[in-house]
Amino acid sequence: MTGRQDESLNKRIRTDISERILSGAWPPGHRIPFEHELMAAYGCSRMTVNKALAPLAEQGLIVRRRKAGTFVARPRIHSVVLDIPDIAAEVTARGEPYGYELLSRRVGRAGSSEMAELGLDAPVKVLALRCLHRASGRPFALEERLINLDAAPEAADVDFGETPPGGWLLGHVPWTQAEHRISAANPSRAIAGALGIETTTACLVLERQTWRGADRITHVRLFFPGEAYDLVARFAPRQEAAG
Amino acid sequence: MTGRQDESLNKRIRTDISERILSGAWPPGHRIPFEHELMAAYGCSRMTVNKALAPLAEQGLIVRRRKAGTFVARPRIHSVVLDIPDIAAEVTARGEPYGYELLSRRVGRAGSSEMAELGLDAPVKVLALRCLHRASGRPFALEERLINLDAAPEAADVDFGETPPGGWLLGHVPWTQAEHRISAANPSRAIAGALGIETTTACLVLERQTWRGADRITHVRLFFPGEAYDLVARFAPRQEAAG
DNA sequence: GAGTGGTCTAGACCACGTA
DNA sequence: ACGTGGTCTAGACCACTCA
Repeated sequence: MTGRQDESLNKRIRTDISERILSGAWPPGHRIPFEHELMAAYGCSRMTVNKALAPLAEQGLIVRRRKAGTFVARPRIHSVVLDIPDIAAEVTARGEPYGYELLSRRVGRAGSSEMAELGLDAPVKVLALRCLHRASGRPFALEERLINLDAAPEAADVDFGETPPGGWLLGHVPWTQAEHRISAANPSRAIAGALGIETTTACLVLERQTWRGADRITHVRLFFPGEAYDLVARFAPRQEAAG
Repeated sequence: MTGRQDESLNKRIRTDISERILSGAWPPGHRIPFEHELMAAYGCSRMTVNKALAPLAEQGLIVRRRKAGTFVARPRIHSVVLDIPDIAAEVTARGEPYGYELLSRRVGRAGSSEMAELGLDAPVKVLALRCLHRASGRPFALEERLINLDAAPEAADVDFGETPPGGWLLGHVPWTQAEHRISAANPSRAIAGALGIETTTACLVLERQTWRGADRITHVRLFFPGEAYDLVARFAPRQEAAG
């Protein structure tokens, strides 16, 4: 079924099986060969078969029941994996020249709306940036970013005139957790002006809040004008936890 | 560090390590104990340690290099897991009464734009539905759905006047693959009318294409008005495939 | 060369669910 | 009672890579 040689055996068993499931050859509910049958088929030990099947069960692609056997899971739409690329990488991947421009920069105590965005109780020192990302010269995304300088003081010394803050932060400030929020909104007058669109043009809004432990590091809100941008999600087989 | 007893040992090792990484105790770049050190620490065989570490490496949470050792990966934002709930469940989860209404229903050969949406070459018989989902009586989402009747002929006999097609399809037509596309758009005049909004109001648009094997089953496009709806994604540690 | 991870074996015992 | 998966052991050989 496959001609791969450079792959480990347990991975080959795994891909063989998941290919059969994803292609529909083995429909939901179909019984997968027993471990001892796979041992014989691939001429390997039971441990190797198990190392192939365990991750599939954890993914939720298959369901294993003692005595009964192993079955193709019944997929449900619950969650998908969404790729959220780095803007510069995304633009260059499209074959367009990437451009970056810092529109404004301000250091100060967080105002009440900024405190709300960073989820803070007490006003802390923040760096507030507004930047424009371009593709082939045309505005591609507007970025509004807050950086908590109590959590990431090094950021105060960086000139973000040429370096997009997202890339710098990823490289310099470790983070442990993030949350994304995706919505649609009409841009404010200022944002519309920067993007060269009307306030009636729908924008995709991507918000991201990033933590290191309990500290909020940064909050970013990206406006993508109109239908110029899509987020594409591939199918994720994860469902309920498998027994 | 943990008191779990009912968990398998390899899983306990795994969660111990990922907890230390996610909590920040082991920062990116930190060297994780060698396999033989973990064997000694947990009093187990190397295979068990390996079974704990291999999935972490596959996730991209750690990076393993021969001779050098195992290290905490430098996280990059690349992909997140997005929950895309069933609309009826989502509305009721918010504590609002859910309402459903079928606006139009048509059976026929696919037109050229419908063929493009379903990704078809030849015109097939399709069922085209337009439905409105309500929360507390107010329009919550407009659904435009195409069902390929060649692939799912049972759908032709269903009265979708009371049953939302999404739920029916999930329960009756197995699928193997799906793709989502998320964008923002201004609604057409017809859609704006059905949702009771202006054509200038930004909408979040969620498109989903579903396959069974090579057959396209259904295409759905959901319009959520304005900022009434968010998609929230939790952090997913998956990054590049680890060598 | 020496130490690391990558992979595999041929057993073993146990838990569980069906019969 | 029996057959399945769940887990683990104590080795083994290899490939890679750093010193």
